Amino acid sequence: MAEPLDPDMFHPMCPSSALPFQIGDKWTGMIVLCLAGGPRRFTELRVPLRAITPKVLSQTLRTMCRDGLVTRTAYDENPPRVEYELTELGRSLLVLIDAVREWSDQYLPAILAARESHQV
Amino acid sequence: MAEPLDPDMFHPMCPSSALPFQIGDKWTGMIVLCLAGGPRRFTELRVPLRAITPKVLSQTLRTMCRDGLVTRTAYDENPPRVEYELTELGRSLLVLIDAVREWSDQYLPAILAARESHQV
DNA sequence: CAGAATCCTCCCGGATACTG
DNA sequence: CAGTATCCGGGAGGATTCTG
Repeated sequence: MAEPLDPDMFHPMCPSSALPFQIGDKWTGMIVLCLAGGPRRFTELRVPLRAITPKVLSQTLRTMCRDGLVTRTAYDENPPRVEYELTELGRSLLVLIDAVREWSDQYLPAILAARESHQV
Repeated sequence: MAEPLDPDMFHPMCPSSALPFQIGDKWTGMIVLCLAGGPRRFTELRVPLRAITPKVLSQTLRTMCRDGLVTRTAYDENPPRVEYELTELGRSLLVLIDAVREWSDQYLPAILAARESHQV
């Protein structure tokens, strides 16, 4: 799992914010997707998640640890290296994320259209 | 669809708030479930949704209207009668809600256990 | 009955700066 | 590199009161 994450894996113009679904907090779903291919380091995650600040990333990861969605492994090296990896529980979210994706392929356009054609 | 909604259909002790999923805003998912059996009136919805204030309920319903999830029908009677009903789009959410429920049957206990056994 | 009008509070998430 | 420490603003949502 050495290939770097695509910096553009989350397109800023993606209307996913219109989705009537949310996975955990604001960033949790994207982090799960980032970790889908294997363990990643803190800074690796910051690449596709451009807008996230270190505070919020570490915060979110800690919550995910607490809930048993990811594990944190710190290697005693210099410079320090820490890896985050999905647990079995965390991986189980991927199925649901896929379901949401399928739903959005089918219906998200309808939501956007409804908003468009809505008389204020 | 005349049977009244079960006032306890949402148990206050249900740990669903620990779920890493949310359907729309805080109340959207529950409203969808309330409307699953057919159209309902404003006050009918307030029964199972005890804690919701009229402002927030009407706000949420308006958003759901705007997004094409529900329709609002006002009958010109006295006293006034208004009915909310799921659209086809809204009904499509039920599938996903079911998926989330299945997931939570399987995995929610694991999240709760992880939280329990977490060293602060 | 079905809301609208106000006011208010909490807290999530961001900005910025610093450190072992 | 992998975070922590502060400070801060906005917006969701609740409390309360009033109305066609």
